[in-house]
Amino acid sequence: MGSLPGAPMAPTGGPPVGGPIGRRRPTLRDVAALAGVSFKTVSRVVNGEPGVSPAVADRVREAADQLGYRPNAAATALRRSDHRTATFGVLLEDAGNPFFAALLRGIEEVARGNGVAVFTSSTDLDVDRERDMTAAFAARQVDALITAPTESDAQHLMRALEEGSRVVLVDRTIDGINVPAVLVDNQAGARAGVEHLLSQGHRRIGYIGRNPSIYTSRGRYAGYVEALTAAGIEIDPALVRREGATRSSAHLQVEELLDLAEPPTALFTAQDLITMTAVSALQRRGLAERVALVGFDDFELADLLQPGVTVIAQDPRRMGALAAELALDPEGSGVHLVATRLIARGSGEIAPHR
Amino acid sequence: MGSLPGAPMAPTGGPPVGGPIGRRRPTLRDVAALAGVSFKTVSRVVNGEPGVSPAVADRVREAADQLGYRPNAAATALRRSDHRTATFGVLLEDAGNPFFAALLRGIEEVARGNGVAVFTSSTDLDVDRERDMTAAFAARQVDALITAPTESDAQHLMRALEEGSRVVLVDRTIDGINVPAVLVDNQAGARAGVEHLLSQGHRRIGYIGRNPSIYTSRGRYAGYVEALTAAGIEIDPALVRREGATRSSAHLQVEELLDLAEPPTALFTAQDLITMTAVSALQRRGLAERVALVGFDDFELADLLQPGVTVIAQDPRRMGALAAELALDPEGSGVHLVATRLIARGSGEIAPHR
DNA sequence: CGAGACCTTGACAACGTTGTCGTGAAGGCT
DNA sequence: AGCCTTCACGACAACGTTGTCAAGGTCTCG
Repeated sequence: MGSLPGAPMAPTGGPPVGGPIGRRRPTLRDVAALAGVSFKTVSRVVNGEPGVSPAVADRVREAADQLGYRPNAAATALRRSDHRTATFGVLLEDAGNPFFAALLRGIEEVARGNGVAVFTSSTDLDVDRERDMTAAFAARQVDALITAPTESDAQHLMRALEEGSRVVLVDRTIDGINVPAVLVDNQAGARAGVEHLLSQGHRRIGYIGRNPSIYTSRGRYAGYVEALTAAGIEIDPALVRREGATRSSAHLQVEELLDLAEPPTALFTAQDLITMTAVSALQRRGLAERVALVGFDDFELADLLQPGVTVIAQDPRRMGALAAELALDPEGSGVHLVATRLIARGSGEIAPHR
Repeated sequence: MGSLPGAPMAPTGGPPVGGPIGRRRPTLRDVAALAGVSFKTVSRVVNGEPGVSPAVADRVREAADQLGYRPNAAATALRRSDHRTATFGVLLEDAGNPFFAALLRGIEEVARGNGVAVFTSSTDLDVDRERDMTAAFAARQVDALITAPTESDAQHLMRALEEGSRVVLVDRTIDGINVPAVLVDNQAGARAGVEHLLSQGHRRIGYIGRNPSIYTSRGRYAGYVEALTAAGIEIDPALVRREGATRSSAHLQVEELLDLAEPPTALFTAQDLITMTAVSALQRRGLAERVALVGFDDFELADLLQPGVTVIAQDPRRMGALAAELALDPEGSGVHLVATRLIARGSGEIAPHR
């Protein structure tokens, strides 16, 4: 990377630059002086409070426009009795993961529509980071904290609640705290996926998921167990891998399953990144058309792979929007479930091979 | 989606939820009272200012811990002479697009390391939204606004500058404003991609890009033109499509190019989503192995498609990190270029077919 | 032993806003 | 006409913090 210092950019049409650092932001008092009223009257006009004659209000608005007045958010937050800041904090595992990215967009959209600004941060499952950012958001007095919590404990969330922020859980929940949540029925979704494989005649179905400490992982594994049990198939521990946290380790798990003396004829992968990794491993072995695969989470290009990848799709954008609505509504409460749906694209419809 | 109002969440070990609104947050004065000092002394301890005896400082810290004191960010922002809020605003086209998502993560990472919280918003190229969010961030006195600006004009950014926020441009720049920027040499990158196709013997190379109003689109198209011109090939307007903004329209453009009497033997697609769409269209026609393809932007799974997709890769995470560093450094300035690199995966190495 | 320097601490204003209350004028009613 | 209400507006405190300054104590040094 090179650094081309101070490229002389044309000051094309730039306004009369008085000097970037300089002009103090106009305040209520400045507007008041220009309009010839008290600053409290300006405050009333700006906030649309009653008790100002139309003539004066017009004069004030004109003065405000002329000076380019904008309320100081910090002062407002400090003074307001309800402590509203029109700000949300969003704390997810990884804004780079498409699932969470879409979820964030859902939140953003609803927030923007309501004049709310959104703080974001990714935790990468790091508990300390989660705590730090929760604290940072709470210190900034967010109206609501929307979070996909790691297990850890609810302490920091309780604290945020005490300090006046609403808390809304999304994607994951946690014991010991009673707040609104937007979840997916992971168990039902996973069960549907595994049942889909069973219905193709598969009996040896491998499971690759993330660490059981993650809420969603537990539900999805439970769905796997439930489906097999209902079909009268005993769980073979050799076929179950629950540590596919990172890509490289997921890759390893797939390899190990395929290397078994009696390898699975189908795989159920419990998260998007794991599914992608599984596709990669299967392709490398030339088994993509022989070993069936169903993954939890839909992802971009799943339909363009050979074969297309059958998935249990969630609707993260909707989940985010719903969470934001719950965050906005002081009466919002309860657990809201967003449905999953199976999208068959080929990989899940491969018959058992030996 | 169903809404299960009070799904009986286990109140496992939940503390006596007295009600979200309750305990007032402790202030400097509360800590001072407990420690038996003046609130100014507490302020000094909290901010690590000198002039407090170790004994007193310890006592204060103890009291602060006991009460769980946390500074009120609004009051600090209001009072500080430098107006620092330890807050950035990030305004990108779409946090759901993997390129911008990665860029955001790069920003987040550096910001978090410096105790800075990050506001995010997506514009979807909507100029009004861009202006609104710039205003919203400026009103919250962000220390810096990191943005990938649409063309519109620099007015709102000038305004943000005047109000004391630093402005850093990323991915795109704009005339009429002199601020630090992190960019990519789009022209050189695109030229390298097209030259790669030329070196395979292609002479009819289609171009599908976004609207020229987008900064990156102009540079990439210029690179295409430059490469062809240097090879002594005249630009055939029939092979150039510069309106592939949305997926559906991009799909259409690809179809149209392939339907030409003399269709291109290779395609250069100027953005990740367009590339994905092109892959989809080519696959549908069974031409994925016959028509060469090079795309700008790397993306997930590009290596698992058949054939793998050859791309000009950027490093968005690094771009974000760099932008955040520029935002942090009051002396930061200049245009910083981040290199692109060609990743050959197969699709770009297909020889011309007729 | 006294003067000056330094160190620790506290009092108080100020940041820009909202909330509360007071005041004077206008208007309605008997 | 006189009284009470309503209306429009202003004065001022308060939010929780930082910046400035002054007060008092201790230490150093001649």
